[in-house]
Amino acid sequence: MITETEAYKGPRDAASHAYGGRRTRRVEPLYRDGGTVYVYLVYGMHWLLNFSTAGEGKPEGVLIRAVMAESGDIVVGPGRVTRYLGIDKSLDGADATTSRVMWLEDRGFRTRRIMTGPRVGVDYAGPYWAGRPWRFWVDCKERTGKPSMTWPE
DNA sequence: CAAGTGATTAGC
DNA sequence: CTAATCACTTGC
Repeated sequence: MITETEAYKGPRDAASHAYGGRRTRRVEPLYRDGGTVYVYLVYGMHWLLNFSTAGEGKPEGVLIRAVMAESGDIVVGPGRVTRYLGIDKSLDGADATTSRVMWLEDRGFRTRRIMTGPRVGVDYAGPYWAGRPWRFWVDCKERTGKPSMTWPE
């Protein structure tokens, strides 16, 4: 279960790889229709998982920053998430709406509230964009008991 | 083609 | 606080 995300909101967003309409080979998946997987390498060692969220030609997306593991433990940090899920460049550009390898499911979880705060590691974007509260997470400690998750075969 | 940099993490 | 580490981008 995805427990923390960050939103990257189009060409005007100075923290986005697509800032200024930048459309290089790397960010191309972000420009594709909603549900396209965008995986890229940061700091020479971490793959980061994103999904495009807007229409064809609109570079908006969501970075997956934390997930709940099968064990119920929370895997915190985008680099740790991909390591845990075994995600790398090979998934870049995949269509999560049709792929048999990568997809999203609504498991019907409900949460009391969604916390928000500034995005991480985007100071280079300047105070305004770095200050947008576009990081979202659920406080899993509020959960009552373990989630009853069953995993697809 | 060379050089700078980063949507992070681990370790001191 | 800083090293690790390299794809991607930009500049010459």
